[in-house]
Amino acid sequence: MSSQPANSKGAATRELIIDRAYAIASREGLEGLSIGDLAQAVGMSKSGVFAHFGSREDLQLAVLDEGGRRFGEFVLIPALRKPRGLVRLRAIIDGWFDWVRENQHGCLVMSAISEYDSLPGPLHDAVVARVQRWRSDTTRATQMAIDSGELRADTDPQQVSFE
Amino acid sequence: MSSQPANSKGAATRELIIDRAYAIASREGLEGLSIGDLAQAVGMSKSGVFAHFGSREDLQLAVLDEGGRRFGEFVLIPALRKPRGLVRLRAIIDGWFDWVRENQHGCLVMSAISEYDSLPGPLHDAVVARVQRWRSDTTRATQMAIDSGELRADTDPQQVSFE
DNA sequence: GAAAAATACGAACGGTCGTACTATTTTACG
DNA sequence: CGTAAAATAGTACGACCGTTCGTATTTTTC
Repeated sequence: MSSQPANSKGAATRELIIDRAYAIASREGLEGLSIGDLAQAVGMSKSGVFAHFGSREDLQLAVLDEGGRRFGEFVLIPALRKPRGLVRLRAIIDGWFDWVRENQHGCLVMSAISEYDSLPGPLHDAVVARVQRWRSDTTRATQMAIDSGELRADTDPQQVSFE
Repeated sequence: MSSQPANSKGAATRELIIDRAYAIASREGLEGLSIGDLAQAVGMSKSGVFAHFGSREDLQLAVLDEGGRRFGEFVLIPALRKPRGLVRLRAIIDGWFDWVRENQHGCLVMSAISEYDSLPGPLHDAVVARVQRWRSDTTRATQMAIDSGELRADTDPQQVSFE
């Protein structure tokens, strides 16, 4: 209950780095995230930060992942604790609104959508995958609400994209 | 009928530069437009291109202007030849759709909107001004259609932003 | 045609960027 | 403890960026 499991320092500072990186990327966008600035923000050397990821692209992917993780933690997890059906769907929608209100600098993932919309590469793919997962989640929740008879046979994607 | 009015060469190459710059910025965005690439595209030296604008920012502003000019020439001017009222409003809307269909790489001005949305500076201001002008034009056209009784008292901004 | 002005070039500057390589320090573990 | 491994620092490189400057060349004007 005391000794950390073999590796502690590395993972810890990596989390710290990603945390600061997330803050920067939320303001400047993933493309505006530079290793030099990030290193200064965490109080490390450029190379020290760099060593944790191996490339800027991997860093960006990690930050994007963190963005998706936080979003899921903030919106999805709470909603999954609600009973399935319209209640849960509403929780998702409300959580979504709260989320975009919370981060007045804009949602990192949403910014990434337009950033990599017409820019092929691993980042683009990762963003698309994340959006699709989010879309399938909301679709499933909506389907549940329809199955339970709480919703007419409305088309789901329209609802989601509308909001 | 032969001698150009005092200055010919300068203005001509400047137009050529802006033309190429517009093509590049339509693909890469105004922020992705670099003087080096542009110089190579027109077959000039970096400094030669630079001299025409004095700064990268002025170049970007000039390209943005060109984008607005082409848009107006393509959409607005033809519509103004139609009789005022619903016919003209329709011409504007159709022209708008044709415009975004024509440039499959995306409208430069629209891209600029998101590029400089949260990035203060002269570019941001110029983009906002251009959007407002476009908005007032459509508002005026809509008002004419209302005045002539061809349209109910619908609210204009909603229509525009919806499309 | 000569003088003047506009235009274009080429090299260089200072800066930032991502990345590679090598040392040094810090951690973990027997 | 001591020692191997992991983590971090330091330094340097090459590429690109916008910009400046001195100079050569072309165009305009008289």
